[in-house]
Amino acid sequence: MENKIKQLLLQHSLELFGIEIEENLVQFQQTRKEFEGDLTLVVFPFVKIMKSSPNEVASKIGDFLVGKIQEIARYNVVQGFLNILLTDQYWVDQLRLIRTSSNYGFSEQASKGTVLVEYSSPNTNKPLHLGHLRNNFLGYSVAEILKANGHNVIKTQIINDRGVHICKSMLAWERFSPLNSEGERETPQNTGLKGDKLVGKYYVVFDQQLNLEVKTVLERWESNDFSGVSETLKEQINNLVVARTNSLDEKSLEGINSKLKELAKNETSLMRDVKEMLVKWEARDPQTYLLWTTMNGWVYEGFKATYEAMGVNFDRLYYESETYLLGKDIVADGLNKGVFYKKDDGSVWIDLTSEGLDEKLVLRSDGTAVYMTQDIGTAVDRKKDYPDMQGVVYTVGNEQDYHFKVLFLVLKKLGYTWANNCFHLSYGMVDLPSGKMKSREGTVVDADDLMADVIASAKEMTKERGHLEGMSESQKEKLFSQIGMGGLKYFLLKVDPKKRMLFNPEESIELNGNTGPFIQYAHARIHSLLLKAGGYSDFKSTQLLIEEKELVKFIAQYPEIVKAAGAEFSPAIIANYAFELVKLFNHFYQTVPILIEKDELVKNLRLVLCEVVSDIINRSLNLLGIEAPEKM
RNA sequence: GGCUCCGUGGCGCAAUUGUAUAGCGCAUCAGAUUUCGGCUCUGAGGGUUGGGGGUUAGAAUCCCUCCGGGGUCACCA
Repeated sequence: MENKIKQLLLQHSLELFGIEIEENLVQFQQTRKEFEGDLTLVVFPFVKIMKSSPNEVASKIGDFLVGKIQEIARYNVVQGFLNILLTDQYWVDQLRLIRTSSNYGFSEQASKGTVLVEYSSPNTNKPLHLGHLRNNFLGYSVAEILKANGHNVIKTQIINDRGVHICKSMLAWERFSPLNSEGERETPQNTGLKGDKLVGKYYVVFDQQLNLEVKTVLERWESNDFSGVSETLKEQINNLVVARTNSLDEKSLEGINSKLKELAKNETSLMRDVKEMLVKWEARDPQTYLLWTTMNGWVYEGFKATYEAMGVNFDRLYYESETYLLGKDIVADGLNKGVFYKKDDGSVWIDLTSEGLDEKLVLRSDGTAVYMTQDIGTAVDRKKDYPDMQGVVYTVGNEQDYHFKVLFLVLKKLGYTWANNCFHLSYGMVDLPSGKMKSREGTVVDADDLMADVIASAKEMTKERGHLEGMSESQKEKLFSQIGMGGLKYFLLKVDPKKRMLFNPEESIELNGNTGPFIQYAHARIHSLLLKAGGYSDFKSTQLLIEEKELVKFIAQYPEIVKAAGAEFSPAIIANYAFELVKLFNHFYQTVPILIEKDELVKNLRLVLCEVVSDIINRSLNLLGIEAPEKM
């Protein structure tokens, strides 16, 4: 309708305004609910051209439109806003149209080109935590939203399965795991621990042992025992000690102490051994490699269970161990093209100062790859795997904003046009009411524990108030998980991703207010209503109640909402729409009788409305990765 | 310090391609419902959108500046 009016105004702009007008002068907005109307045209832009009062201009346009478009019933003018009222017949026809279109609001599948969505991307030395939940839910949801917008989506992740941090867990396990009666070290099998938890445990053990050794090294230095310490390091230490005796304020004292600690760390046997282990790994030493594959295998088993509970999945996995060497050829190529330059020591850089950024290293002086090299390589590699790839969405925390800014710029400079469609889906940290999550202070919320908690609370509440009769135990368990996870996902997704957010465990599974279960409940209730109604066929109405019309109008916006969510990579837009829809529906449901309506045709119209609303709720929740149970 | 993101009722959030009286949830208070699932609905109180200045017919939104908070500035990933 908006388009129709716009075209009409453009066609007749000469007779109306005296000159040809530009398309962007025709601006619409939603009519405020205190005024009568379904659509509002802002007339200020025309006032300037016509040099008459806003009201006159609006009336002229209003009269013109009423004459030309039969679906327009009448109009009114308030302070330069032209409120247009459409006929009830128009809205009834819209409803009919919506009901008959399959997958209403969604674009045709795979009509738009391939996009990769990367998310999760864990390290294999620690279990997943609350932050990963936000990441996974976001990535999964954005992938679903892009699919709904017609893209062919490949869900992917890059698993950080190598490096010093991985070796730390390996070394700690090898060295500190107790032996059981059979002489075996701890395994998931003989301890019953989840694999990722077991490996994470040894990562912590490593840190503890390292701190002990750091302490003894520092004590040795304090007592002037510098055996085995190089001359240059000794000088560094002495300088720091002198600076410490001279400094008065606490802050610089703290800084000096942490520097000393850093130096001591590098002098521990543990760190030396870990580095040695990494070198061995890179040389593919069979024993080290076996240890690595074994322990990573445990972690993958653990992650598999966590992903299953989360309800997310992936189409294609990339492993850092396979990609960390990639990108060197591309760097060499870029060097030839003059995109990069080489410093005297052989390291390769890119100069981004003209873009307002810094110089950035892309290859070490010893020729080894850095993070950036790998990411360039992986991106190009993916294009090889998916030749029709148009872009990549990277779901990564906002601490890496700068990295991705540089990465996209480098790819562009290298001449990859798809780099223009790359997007860093950057999200803020999840805070707890108790403050920041810190692994050292044990305030990290484990993903498995949290999901279990939330499901347990859902169980409590549903048992009290739910409709569980006739359900088997496994059906009940499934329902509790749908409600608990629905609450958790909705809570994490309803907020604008780039904002830092506060996680409130109790509120997330609340059944009232702006929550997932509130929306699920509305869906379940409609389902039971439709069951009770039995069949229904044709509907008709010449006059809509205000509650009915409001609902149809809101439903009519759905395609726009799906598009906007896709364009902005924002599940929050879907979440907020679903909540508004449910509130509007609840109001309708409360005030308008449905099953007891005597006029069959009117009753059927209301039932169709219910059906369409339930379908939209269901598919909106699915876009968020949330299931909509039929009973709860 | 440079760059960057954020700042909206007590709390948590929406509106940020400018537009009418800044919306919503929680909490608080007052009400409705013999009827389709009371996990419902209606209403009230609560705001100079961090401060100041500017652009505009019109600013939470754009520009400048200051204040507060986060992130980042490694031959780590």
